[in-house]
Amino acid sequence: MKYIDKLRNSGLRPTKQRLQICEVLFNTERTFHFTINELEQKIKDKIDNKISLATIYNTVHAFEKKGYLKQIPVNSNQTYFDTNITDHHHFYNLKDGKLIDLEKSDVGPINIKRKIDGKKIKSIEVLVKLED
Amino acid sequence: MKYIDKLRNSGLRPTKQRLQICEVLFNTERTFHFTINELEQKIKDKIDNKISLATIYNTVHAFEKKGYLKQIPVNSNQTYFDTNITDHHHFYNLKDGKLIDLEKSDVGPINIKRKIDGKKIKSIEVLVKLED
DNA sequence: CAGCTATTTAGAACCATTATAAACTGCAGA
DNA sequence: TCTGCAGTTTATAATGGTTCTAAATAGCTG
Ligand SMILES: [Mn+2]
Ligand SMILES: [Mn+2]
Ligand SMILES: [Zn+2]
Ligand SMILES: [Zn+2]
Repeated sequence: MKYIDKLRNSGLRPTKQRLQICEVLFNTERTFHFTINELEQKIKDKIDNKISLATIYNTVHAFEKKGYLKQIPVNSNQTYFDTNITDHHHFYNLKDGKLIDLEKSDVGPINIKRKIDGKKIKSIEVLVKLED
Repeated sequence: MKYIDKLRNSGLRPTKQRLQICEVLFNTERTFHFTINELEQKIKDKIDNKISLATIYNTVHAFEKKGYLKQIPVNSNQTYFDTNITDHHHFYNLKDGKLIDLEKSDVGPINIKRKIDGKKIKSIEVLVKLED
């Protein structure tokens, strides 16, 4: 029930697979960051049937396009996603490749003084790399 | 001459290939951003002999490790590098995948209020995505 | 229920990057 | 200058995350 309307309202059919992925992604206490591999594992742990990797990719991209997920710019061979879609920034722990949210209040206002003709700012993302 | 000492002082042998790559990367009016593919093309255009792709990768990684190049965090299937190793930020033009430098003076000071125990901040990078 | 389209799926393909291992080369010491 | 060796280059293969393909399946509308 919970996610059926969300999906329908987005023009996405509420399939069994998408609903299960919604459970894993959104029915949580806290938001979290993930790679596709990590999500695949999480799905295996939480549900009994199998969801193909292609469907996981399809669904993540569909959700991203609808704004239910964000991609985070990091230097990694894997793509990082975020279920926290509010405006916020990140610590990136180089040691283990984990991301930590910096809430908006953790970072002073970002003031971009330069403008590019004919272009609009779509997002401003700060990545703070951490080492020991 | 110009780059022989730079390399030797870094513990890198000044080979013909490395010196030629230095010319392409550093003997320029302006700094620039590049992917490995773009660099490979630039090298082909500027020198007569062939440098293998493996050597280009090896050299770029060696130079990055020595701090002569920086990697820029973007969401792309290719890795972006920067010959501008000063502290600065970037516009990322989503339309064509090109980066534009934001000089330090173009961005107000970034104030990270939160600390992580036992971790030091290695870098702070701002990516401003641009759309039409 | 029928028909249509969206979705799922296994597997192949893609492609940037890294690994391999043999040939080559810069250089320190003789 | 010659020798020997570690460092480097190279062609090529392997890796691995991601995307593509096309056939099977499942929602949805009438
Ligand atoms: Mn994507
Ligand atoms: Mn690298
Ligand atoms: Zn986050
Ligand atoms: Zn730059």
